Amino acid sequence: MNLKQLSELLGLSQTTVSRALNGYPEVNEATRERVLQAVRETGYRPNKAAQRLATGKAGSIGLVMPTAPDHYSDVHFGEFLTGLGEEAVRHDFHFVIMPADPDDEVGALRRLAISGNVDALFIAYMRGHDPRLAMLQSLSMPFLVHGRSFGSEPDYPYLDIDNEGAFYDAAKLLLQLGHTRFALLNGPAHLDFAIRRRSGLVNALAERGLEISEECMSHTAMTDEPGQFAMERFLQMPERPTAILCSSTVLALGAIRAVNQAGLKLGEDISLIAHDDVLPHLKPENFSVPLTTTRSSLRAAGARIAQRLIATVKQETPYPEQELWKTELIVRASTGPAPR
Amino acid sequence: MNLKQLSELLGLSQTTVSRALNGYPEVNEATRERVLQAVRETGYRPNKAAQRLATGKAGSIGLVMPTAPDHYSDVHFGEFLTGLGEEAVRHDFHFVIMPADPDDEVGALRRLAISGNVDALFIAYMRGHDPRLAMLQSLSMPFLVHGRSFGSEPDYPYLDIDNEGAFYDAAKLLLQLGHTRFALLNGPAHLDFAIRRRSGLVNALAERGLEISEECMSHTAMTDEPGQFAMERFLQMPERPTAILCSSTVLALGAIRAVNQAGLKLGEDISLIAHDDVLPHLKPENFSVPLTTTRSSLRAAGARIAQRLIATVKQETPYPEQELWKTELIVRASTGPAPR
DNA sequence: GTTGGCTGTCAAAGCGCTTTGGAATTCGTT
DNA sequence: AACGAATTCCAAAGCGCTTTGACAGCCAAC
Repeated sequence: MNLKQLSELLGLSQTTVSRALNGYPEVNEATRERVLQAVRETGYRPNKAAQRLATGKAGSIGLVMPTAPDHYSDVHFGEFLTGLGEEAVRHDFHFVIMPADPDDEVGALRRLAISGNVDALFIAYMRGHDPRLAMLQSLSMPFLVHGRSFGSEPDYPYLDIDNEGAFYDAAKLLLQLGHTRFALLNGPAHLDFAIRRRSGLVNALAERGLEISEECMSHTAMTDEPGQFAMERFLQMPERPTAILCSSTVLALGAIRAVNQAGLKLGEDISLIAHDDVLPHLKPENFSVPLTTTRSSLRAAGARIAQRLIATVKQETPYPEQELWKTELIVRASTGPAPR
Repeated sequence: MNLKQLSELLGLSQTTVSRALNGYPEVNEATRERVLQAVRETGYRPNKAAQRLATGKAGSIGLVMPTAPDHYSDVHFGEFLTGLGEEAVRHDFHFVIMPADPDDEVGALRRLAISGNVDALFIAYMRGHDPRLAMLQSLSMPFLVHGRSFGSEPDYPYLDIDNEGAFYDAAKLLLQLGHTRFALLNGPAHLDFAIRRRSGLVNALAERGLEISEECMSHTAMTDEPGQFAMERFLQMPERPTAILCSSTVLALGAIRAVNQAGLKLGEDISLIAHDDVLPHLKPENFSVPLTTTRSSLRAAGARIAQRLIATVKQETPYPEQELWKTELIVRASTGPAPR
């Protein structure tokens, strides 16, 4: 069943049917309803290839998926993708994903762009001075960045959360509770969000004239085990930290295991605040001691990015080019006054 | 630059240029060379949408990516995708990936198929009696399965490795070395490969009149930490096993940590054979005690699947519909005679 | 009663490629 | 010299959609 057949069936021209389907105003509501009804009955679906040829839009957004072990392959990325995906499906868009070795991300990105299979690009896991930005800007294809690139002028469209603010606020809370010995369980050191979170913590401490030493900051993959190991190390220090900031609830999972194994009490001996990406299988309120968190839904970010990117492709009213989401600080039981 | 312009530039018809480009025989070699030269100079690239409309082929293969935490989000899947991707790029194909909640895989698969964006589908992580098979067979779209579905008639195109044979052989080797107490570190129990590997081990033992108890078999996500935990449990058993079969080098990583921490010597107190998916960052020969492994490259499997799928779409000489790859048993230092 | 502006519809022209069905040229055979 | 077969090329017809430009029909306004 194609447009021609459908229009013959209805005794209308292809033009009218097409317009009825695409929401153009110059078609009688009664006619439109008749068309829609026929579509329902016949199960007509417009041919994507023809649409694509006629409009010049592929109806898809592209992304390069680095296949490094500690990189994309974590829960966080999956969660984010789900958000992107749900929103894309809603608009009848799809993804084209190009898996690539991490050392050839730029090349993969370029190939994806010139392949003609995508209308727009999306990139994530920004690093400081990320080389992909220059490349993207030279490409004359819409793109959107999740995160930012520390050190570059932010003259590109992005969606980011206020990582620095989040960790600054979290540190402030712990300072108010009287803590002075801090530790940080962070993500990979080269990633932008890790840099900013660290800096948020460092700044908050500096305001009180405090410092944090390198040994008290770990930069690891965002899974539970490295969290546990790092925490074990912290706990063995002569002056062990009492206040822990943690870049993910997944890291926290490991960290808390270490705390328990050391026979310490979370919220009493050790206070911990984790950043909560709102992973469905890991809710901070379900921890044996509910976790104080800074919260921002990763899935929502994915959905929003899809939304903006799709709107850009469709040339609809442009969304703000740059968005910075505040995080929520939610106090639960894992934080308490500093032990004396 | 489009075909029309290019052909005018060359003083040829569009037909001839198109044929020269697509390798048709009825064009003079000299002419073809002239065309190719012009393509190089002008940087002409055929418009994908037009090609797609004219041929009816989208030039893409689709796959559903479940975004469950312990499922696809592991290194193995990334490695496999890289293989798929490399091969696809070589043929100028691309992927369309639909992220989906694991409870809606079948629906997502159907939506992907009717979206008209893909020519063929690929599915992995087969389970016993996998519901996706029936769905795919009703779809009249080419598909290929990585693995098999235990319990269903294998009347569908697949590529699988001989999981049962691999673990049978591995167990045999350990039996010959005099081991009698076995343990298995396996992947998730519902996945086909895990079922078969287990059965390979069980069969080899049965031939010697040996049995393995449930406590000696762990089924976990394929990451290092569950490997370590399971191994720790094994080592605390009163009659602790001396021969370990392990479904992945990643699991082995954790297991060996447990062995070391218990002060035991790999290859002496404990013999271990792991299945090696040839992950580039985790080579069995680089373990402090080089690992005896059953080997089969996951990346190669990905590439082969892409190759077959693409050939099917292009209607080239059909590859064999079903392939079962043997694994290589490679003996290194992690296996030794049973301690007495 | 003519003009002008809306409404709702249509025919036809692309979009850029592949492919069919010749046609022109060359070559080997009789 | 003549003829059929290769060889090499071409014009034109799709593929199924969107979009342009035009045109009836209708009503209100002058």
